[in-house]
Amino acid sequence: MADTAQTEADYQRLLVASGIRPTRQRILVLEALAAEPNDATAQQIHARLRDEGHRIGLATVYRTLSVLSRSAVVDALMHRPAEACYRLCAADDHHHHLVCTECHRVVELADCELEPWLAQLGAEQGFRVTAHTVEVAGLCANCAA
Amino acid sequence: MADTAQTEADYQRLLVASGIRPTRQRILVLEALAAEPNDATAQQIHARLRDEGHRIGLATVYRTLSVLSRSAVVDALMHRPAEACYRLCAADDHHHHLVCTECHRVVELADCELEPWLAQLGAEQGFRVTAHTVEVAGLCANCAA
DNA sequence: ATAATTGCAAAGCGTTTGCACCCTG
DNA sequence: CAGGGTGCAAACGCTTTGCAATTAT
Repeated sequence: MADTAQTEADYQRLLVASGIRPTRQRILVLEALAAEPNDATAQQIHARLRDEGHRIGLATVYRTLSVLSRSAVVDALMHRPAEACYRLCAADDHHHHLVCTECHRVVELADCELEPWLAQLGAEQGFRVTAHTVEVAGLCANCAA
Repeated sequence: MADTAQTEADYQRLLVASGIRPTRQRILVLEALAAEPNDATAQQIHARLRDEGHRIGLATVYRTLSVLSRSAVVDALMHRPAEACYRLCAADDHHHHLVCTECHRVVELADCELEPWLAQLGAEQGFRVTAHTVEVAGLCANCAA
């Protein structure tokens, strides 16, 4: 909400800072993602950009999201089976998401404190824990009504 | 490991107890799942059964796994994108899994203690939390070598 | 200039579905 | 006998890829 509107130049800097070539299409995808209050699928982003009159291919959107998520510029949520959702998160550090099962509203949860616990749990099993995902689903205030 | 070998009759009882019709094919799927030390995809189960000489359709395996997971007879893991893995778990209560990224070995983690924490976290955001998934990935002792 | 990026269409992959047949209860 | 279960093949939806044209540094 306190998200100040970013300019095209801001996104360009963001990409460069992440070691990604700042092309017109990638910036378009970032802008579309920023315009999305919650998360969005590749197809939704593509449709949105097309509707706005931009000429961009679906494959480019997929490739861009792939690059962006590999560089952790965007988060990939997997609360839906067989479909990846992407989100340009406000928080920079590791965190998780709370998703409404009705309206798909997404809330970013404060930074994750599970790491030490999971590391120890893993160690007990002889594992070196390298990653974890947490997805919390529920009903938001609006939808509970 | 302490898993005593179940007989066909045991699986039949398990299905009936879960309100599922105990057909030959469903029992086959359960047996295949039990023979799998870790988790398995629908296609892997189908291949295994076919290799063992059973006549069973891929669609039946999918339908069966869908029914079984809806009734919580088997757990569906989603640590892999765009592909569901199933597992006949030893533990009956709610728990999570630790998966080796190399060999896909699966360890069931002791019962989950996150519920109260997540419920409160959700409440702070006006959410009524209804579900959560946790997937922990790491390197098992064998693969770390 | 050189190497990466893009669009389009086609292929790929896991999963679901329509339908006729078969079996269970 | 009635209703669900099953096999097969076709359909589906999301994602990836081959390739020629375009664009970025």
